[in-house]
Amino acid sequence: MKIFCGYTMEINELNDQRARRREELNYFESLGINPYPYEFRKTHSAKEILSNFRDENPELYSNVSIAGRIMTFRRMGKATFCDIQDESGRIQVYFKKNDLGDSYDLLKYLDIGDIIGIEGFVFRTRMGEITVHTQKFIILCKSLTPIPVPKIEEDESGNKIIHDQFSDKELRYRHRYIDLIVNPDVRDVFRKRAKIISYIRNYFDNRGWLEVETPILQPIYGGATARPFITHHNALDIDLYLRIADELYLKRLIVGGFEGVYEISKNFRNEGMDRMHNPEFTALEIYVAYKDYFWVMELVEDLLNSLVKYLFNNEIIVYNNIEINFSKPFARRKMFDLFKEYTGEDLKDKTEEELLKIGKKLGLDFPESPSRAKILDEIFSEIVQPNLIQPTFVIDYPIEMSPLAKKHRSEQGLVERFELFINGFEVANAFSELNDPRDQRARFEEQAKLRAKGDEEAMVLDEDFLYALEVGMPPTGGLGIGIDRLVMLLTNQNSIRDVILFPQMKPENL
RNA sequence: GACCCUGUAGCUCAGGGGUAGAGCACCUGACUUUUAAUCAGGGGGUCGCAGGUUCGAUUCCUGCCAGGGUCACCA
Repeated sequence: MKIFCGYTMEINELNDQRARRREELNYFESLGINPYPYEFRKTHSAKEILSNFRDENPELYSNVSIAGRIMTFRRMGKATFCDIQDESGRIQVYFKKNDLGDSYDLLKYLDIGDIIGIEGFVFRTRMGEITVHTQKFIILCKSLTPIPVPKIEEDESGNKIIHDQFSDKELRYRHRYIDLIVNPDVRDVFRKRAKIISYIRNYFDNRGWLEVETPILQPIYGGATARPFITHHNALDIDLYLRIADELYLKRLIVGGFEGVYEISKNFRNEGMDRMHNPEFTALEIYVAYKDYFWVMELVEDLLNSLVKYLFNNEIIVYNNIEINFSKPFARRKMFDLFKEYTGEDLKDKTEEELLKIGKKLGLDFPESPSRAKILDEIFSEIVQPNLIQPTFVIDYPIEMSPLAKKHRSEQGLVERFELFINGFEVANAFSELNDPRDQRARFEEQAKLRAKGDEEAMVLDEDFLYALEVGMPPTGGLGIGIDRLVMLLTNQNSIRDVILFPQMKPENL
């Protein structure tokens, strides 16, 4: 038993800071103070005050109200400083016993992490810091559990040194809200992510293309080669798949007469997780009628070039200490030319057997009886891809690797497809879309053979999609962009988990 | 799925077969312009979990769980 500011309470030896905060909360309630009130009228953000306050006319800031989370305390007896953090940043707040009277004593029962509202006037301290002098304050939310408290020091040149940074990745991902509170850089990444997505959306809308929503729950999954998540619809008593791509539905809309449709949405793939893969990820797909892949290349070039200029005021960005230049035009390289350059071999007319031999000579491992597509893919991603640092369109893929792309207009055995590589990873994938229903059926049948051979990722034949193609789809250019990877690139992040707010984690208690 | 590394206080970390350590955070006291505030004192731990070896395990061994990384798989 202990006397606590005239209010008697039990403090159990076994309890920790959380118990103490609950007692503080009870104390507030015993005084008739609601620690969880309903609203607060803010007049300014921290940033507005810090960037607009002028010493010449402080009267413009003689009556401000701000609100935010208490991040630091510097208590000095009858005066207290603390830093309040709102969405815009941090600002110092000053409390003085003379001005606040009895309510000053309530400060004792506030903690780092509590959210408070402040009314007062702005001034500059002796040390030169713009500060809100509190005339009235109100608790807006009592925080019942302590959060990490990194200390931020500024050296002479204004660089921030962070002590005791909240850095445990597991805790940061599991409790992203804490990560967001205490690591300002994390907030910036997700602000930038939102900017990127809204820029792309505006770019498309301004060209008159229609944003649509297609099914996430699909009876037949298609549009990519990947293993799906399976779920069950009880009323229909059928299995449904979470989509692995939007492609086949968006093409149906081109058949329906829309001439430009796009979707920015989550796809789901039931595969491994690593720094480049999360089971749910955000993809952009767009299809525009009467266009081919050359046109799409120019679209991608212009979209990314203008996006980078919008974000950085520059065409050159730095990722992982490497300069990446987004000025137009991007390099365009035929896939088999790249093979020749990096393997010294012309792989174009080689048989499966010859390719396998070359691949093994290059030191690569292959699964049991790989298809021609798999071998080429392996050689490409291991030998060629890591070299593609500057934005590079790789064009004209072998037909076996691309069952939804249209046959090349002049080259036997190839399709009109490109992928854009930046910093060694794929950012975009596009085709002149296959719209000949006879050819599409033949390609699906090829996929079915692979599936029969045990390739779980081979595509499934979609009769309704073929029916749509029979109705007739105009020539169409299509494009997919992995938004998460693009965001990684543009925010200089190394792991997809750092650009997804709540990345997939194993449950803690298994 | 394989291998490597990690798991100790709310956070960041040190330690090491014999009563568990630091800084910050927290509590008490001093301090009315401080800013990594300062000064004095104090509390706080299932050392990831389970088993084994041992007189004794947080430390050594085995298994498991979680995370990070590399690879495999994969756009």
